[in-house]
Amino acid sequence: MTPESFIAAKASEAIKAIYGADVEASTLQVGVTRKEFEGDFTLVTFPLLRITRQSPDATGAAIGEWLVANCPEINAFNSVKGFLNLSLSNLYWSKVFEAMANDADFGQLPSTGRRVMVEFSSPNTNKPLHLGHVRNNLLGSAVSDLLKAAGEEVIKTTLVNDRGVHICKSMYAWQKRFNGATPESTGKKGDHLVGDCYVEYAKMEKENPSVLDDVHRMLVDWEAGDKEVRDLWQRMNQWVFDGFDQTYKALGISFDKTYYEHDTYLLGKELVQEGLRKGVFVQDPDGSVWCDLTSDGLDRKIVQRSDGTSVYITQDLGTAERRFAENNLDSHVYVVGNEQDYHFQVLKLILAKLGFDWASRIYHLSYGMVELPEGKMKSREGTVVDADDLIEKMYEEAKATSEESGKLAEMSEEEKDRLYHMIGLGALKYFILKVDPKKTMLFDPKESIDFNGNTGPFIQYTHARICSILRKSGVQDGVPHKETVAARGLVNGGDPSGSLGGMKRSGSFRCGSSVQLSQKEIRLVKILNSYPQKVGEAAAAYSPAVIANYCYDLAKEFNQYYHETQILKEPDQDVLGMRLKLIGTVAGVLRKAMNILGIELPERM
RNA sequence: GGUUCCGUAGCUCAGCUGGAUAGAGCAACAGCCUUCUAAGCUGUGGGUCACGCGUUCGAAUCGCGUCGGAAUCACCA
Repeated sequence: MTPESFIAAKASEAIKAIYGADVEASTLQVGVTRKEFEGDFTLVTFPLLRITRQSPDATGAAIGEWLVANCPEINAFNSVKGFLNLSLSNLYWSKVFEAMANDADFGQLPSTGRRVMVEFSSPNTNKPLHLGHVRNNLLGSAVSDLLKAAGEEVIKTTLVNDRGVHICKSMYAWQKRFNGATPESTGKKGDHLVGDCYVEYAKMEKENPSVLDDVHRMLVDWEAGDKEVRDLWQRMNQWVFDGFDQTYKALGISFDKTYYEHDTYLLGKELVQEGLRKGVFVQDPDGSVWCDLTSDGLDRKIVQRSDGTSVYITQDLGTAERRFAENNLDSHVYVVGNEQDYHFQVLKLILAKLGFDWASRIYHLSYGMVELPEGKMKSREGTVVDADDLIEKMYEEAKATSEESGKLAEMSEEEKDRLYHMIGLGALKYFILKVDPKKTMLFDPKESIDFNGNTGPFIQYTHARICSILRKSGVQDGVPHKETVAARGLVNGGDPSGSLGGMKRSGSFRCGSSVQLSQKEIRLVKILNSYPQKVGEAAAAYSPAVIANYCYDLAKEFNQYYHETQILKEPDQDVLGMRLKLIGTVAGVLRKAMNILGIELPERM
């Protein structure tokens, strides 16, 4: 039960007792008290005036008095202009703190029993990944982990667009102009080499438009299964896959299931027939098949060409049907840019018309473009921000900043390398994920991604700082949370409280009765305690940005606490124990939350 | 032209299921390291929440309209 719902329930009782009226607790408005007022939570009394028939202040005073008299958890109140501010007791917060600090699964919401597939990345195999793909990949991966934290069973998937005219274009240019060049012979990453072919093809077509006919012939040969064409296709695709794997690995992205378009591009043809039988589709005299969506405010949409071949959406119809059936899905999330809003609107509509009840449980996570100061990225103008370059640049940036700070003297080269990667990637991921997915976001290549302020490194730094204090407190094993500790092979997986070695030496920790929390500590407990709610909110909105901003709020609050409290100087062992447990919990929640974003937190930096 | 999304400080972004005096970061300026990591903390300046009308006790938040920006409306994917 959240503090808000607790207060609402008590306030409901108060209203019943004082005014004899029944007010559903869930209809009461309880919010966090603004920091310029005294109190923890605020009940808005305006909506109650019709029942109480008193002024806002009198209403607030009456309810406040009743609550303080009848609820030991509520300490004090003040009523200001229709806002009843209530203070919860230290005992209440101590109990809340104790409960979450001892809960190893804190922040993991109970299972919903639902299975959801998340499709993201879905690259073309004719050019390397760029910043736009990076946003897609990071969002897809983070949303998957977010949904897991919210209790869903998640299957991460991607649909590789590995066939079609665009692929043939790269193949054609390679045959004509690359003299048998390979990633090995050129030392070039495979996806970049193939990308070069694609660029070269554009030039060729400009010089001589008739090359397009050759490319079309190549596509026909491919469809006919011509051995030579298929071999080349396979070979060049493999180069690209190897390149992608490297980039995915650097980004920390993985999939549970990979679909290839050459396997799925014929799917949906039966659905076209079925649609015709059901009268959902109509056939024009030239043989093309259409779905008339004009009565839904959209246009007519073609689902099969006059030559009998299928179009983009046909395959998506078939793939969706297959996926729901094969995986017994409850829902399906597609992480695809907002330029395809119309496509998904049409897709859902057609599936609904075909009678699939799951059509309404398809969710298009439509994210905004990443733009440069001068507008969209354009490959023709060479303004595309390459993913590999960017990752490399972030690494270098992290390295330079770390070396400047000079705090890593005793670290091995290998550890440093891992750390720079962690920080560089943390900065990049946070930069992208902290922005509301649906918004267009701006990236300025001239100004590198910041490491100060509301950034990934800021949160990583906060975590390293906490770890440093815990180390100095006598906690030998570093961080008192089993997942990280065990993952690093530092201890043999003992229970989380057991790894709090220092805690035992500093006396048994009893929250509540003996230890008084300071105002700052209560603020930290409040923010920590709201974490599960944030996970729920973020998942409902499919927005990792909610988690990112939560992490920032928590880290900032901790840093303020850190600066005004000498944690280790505390002589009272009970208070010291409480503080260590508190900051350990902060570190643990930061870790869980940032892991949802795919960001790791170092113990030193 | 139709549809959808967006417009908050100089810049990048929070806040949007209606609540009190709209918040951060960057940039600028002024402070804080013999004390647990200064990638930090504190302070100053900076706003017609694009504009108008409406709903409401109360609107950055909801509705309608206007202006500005983006995407999309292919027998491309």
